[in-house]
Amino acid sequence: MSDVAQRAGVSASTVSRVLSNPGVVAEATREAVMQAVAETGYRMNHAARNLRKQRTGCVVALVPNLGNPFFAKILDGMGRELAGAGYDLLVADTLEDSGRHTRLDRFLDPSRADGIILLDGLAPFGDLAGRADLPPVITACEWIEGADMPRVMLDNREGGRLAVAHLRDLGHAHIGLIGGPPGNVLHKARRKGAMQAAGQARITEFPGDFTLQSGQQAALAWRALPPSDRPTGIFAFSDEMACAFMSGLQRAGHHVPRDVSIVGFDDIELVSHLAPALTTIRQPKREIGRKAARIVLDRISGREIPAVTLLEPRLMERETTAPPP
Amino acid sequence: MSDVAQRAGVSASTVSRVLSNPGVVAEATREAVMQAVAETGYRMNHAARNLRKQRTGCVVALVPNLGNPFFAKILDGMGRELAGAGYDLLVADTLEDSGRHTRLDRFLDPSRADGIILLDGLAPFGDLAGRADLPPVITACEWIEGADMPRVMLDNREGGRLAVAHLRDLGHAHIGLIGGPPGNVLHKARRKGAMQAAGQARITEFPGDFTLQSGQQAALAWRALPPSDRPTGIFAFSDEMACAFMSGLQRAGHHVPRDVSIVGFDDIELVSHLAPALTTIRQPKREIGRKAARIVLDRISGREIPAVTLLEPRLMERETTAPPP
DNA sequence: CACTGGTCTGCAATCGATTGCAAACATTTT
DNA sequence: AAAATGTTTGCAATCGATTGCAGACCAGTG
Repeated sequence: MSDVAQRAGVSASTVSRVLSNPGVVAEATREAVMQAVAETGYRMNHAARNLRKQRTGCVVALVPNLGNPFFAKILDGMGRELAGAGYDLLVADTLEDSGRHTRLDRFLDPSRADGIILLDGLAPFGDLAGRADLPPVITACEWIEGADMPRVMLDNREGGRLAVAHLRDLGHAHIGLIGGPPGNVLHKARRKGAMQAAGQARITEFPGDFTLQSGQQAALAWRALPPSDRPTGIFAFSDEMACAFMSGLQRAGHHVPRDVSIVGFDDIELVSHLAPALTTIRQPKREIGRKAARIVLDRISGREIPAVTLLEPRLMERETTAPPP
Repeated sequence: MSDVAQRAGVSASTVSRVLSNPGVVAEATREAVMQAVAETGYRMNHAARNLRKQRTGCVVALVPNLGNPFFAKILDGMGRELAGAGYDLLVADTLEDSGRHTRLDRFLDPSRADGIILLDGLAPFGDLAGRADLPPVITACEWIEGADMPRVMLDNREGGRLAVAHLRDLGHAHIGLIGGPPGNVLHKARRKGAMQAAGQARITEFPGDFTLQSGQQAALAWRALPPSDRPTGIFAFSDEMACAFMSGLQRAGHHVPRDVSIVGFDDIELVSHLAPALTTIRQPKREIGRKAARIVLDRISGREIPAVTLLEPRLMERETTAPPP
């Protein structure tokens, strides 16, 4: 910077002002500086600016599983929104290969990130509500019950309701649920909506954990039931489970949706290109990412933000649902 | 830090040394400092350290499409490797919503990142080979032809060869290729391998761009051919295209693999849970990410690194391939 | 001409760590 | 006992930008 200053015949202070607050500098000076900047190819040093300004220009997203396509889309939305505001997106996995949580306090540090977006409802973050020495933390998609943190997520209850209401409307009187891990907040919310919409219908629950494997398990469990006890309409709490469940049945000779109807959750891109295309509850993933980013940015700049931001789910009616046999 | 120093009755220099180079400090002093650190809950300021050390502790990954599950898995591997070495992973999309490239020079800046992993073969980075004022750049998965940058990727030619050899072994004499964008390096490499393995076989090429949509298009194109001109074995250059192609045929009443055999590329997790499960060429995605990270880290610390690192593809023989009808 | 008020610019301190150098002290050798 | 060597520690400069304060300059006014 002092090179530029020398070349423009001014002090470093003035260069700094031209670059960050051009209004206060006289026209002529400003131009001289700009030219010197161009000539020297000067680029500001971020570490220095950040040190002085006590900020980092980074927002970190803590994801339980970076490899999950669902989160990938959300990160996409976040990245775009943050980039637009001049922030960088740092990502980190909250889980080790072993499945244990990593040391996350590494990121709970105002000198590492200006804000934190937590996408893992099981992260051990319950106790950091009031801590003023931390950068602002919000949760997105998932959230931590009882923790006083702003949240951005889909209206999962409504999503569950939509899915089961759809099956009920088609006439299904026995509905199967392939859920998430029992303690998971998404599981609980979706289940609540599902139960509400179920009304008089009979319900059979299959355990699950959102993964392909558990969908496959559920297919085995379904087939193990006596035919008269098999639910005719299945609501899987994730598209992956829905896919694996469907292929499990198909492979055994069952036909979807003639024999069984299936509704998924998430609407990951691929499922609309299966045969049959999966009926599912759509989460606006990019939008969730964008909104979460918007909200941390607001908090970072001290604006008031809502405690809860709910996005609307949407039923994508495709080819895996039909009236029961 | 000076608080800690005062509390421990030493100078800030000593505290610094205890924290970053404990060996040179006397046992007793070190313990006093450690205790003071614990008592005050002191945490180092990264901006300050980075400024002084002229580094950032970040590596940035530039991805053409963050939402793509394929890249998500790769980032996963990278993140783990980098975290192990104390580096943070910054991610950014190289493409705007519009599909145009973003201003990437924002990241070509030693004060922003210590290293850059480029996953977009079309990024306008051809001219930065020798520039010493930039952090080290390597390419992973894709690469830029003619640019002198270290690369890490699958042996794509061999992948193409494996796929077509498999179809040939099954007896297919007419093979269809669903390719990537014509200029794409992955397309060219895979096509070369495919051609090599094809030998005497007849080849029909369908245009594609790795997306689900183009797989669907290819299905239409295939069906538009007179039955005798339809290839019986299809090699799609991505799993997504393979999926969409397959469902396009299934929806039209064709049976896979009885009527047509299909081989994909990538082995994204979901395709092994379809009915029928997709035969495909596996890319070790996490491994690619890990290796790429390892290599930038090596370059950052000045070690010699190989110009090209090739990983081995593997044929995952599943249920979508069979002898021709 | 002196004075007021406003605009523009520079000085110097600051952000918080790291590190070369030298001083202080301890230990071993002659 | 003096000298040589080795170990620990502190001083002060440094990384590169930002910003409060005050001085310089200018125009307008009485």
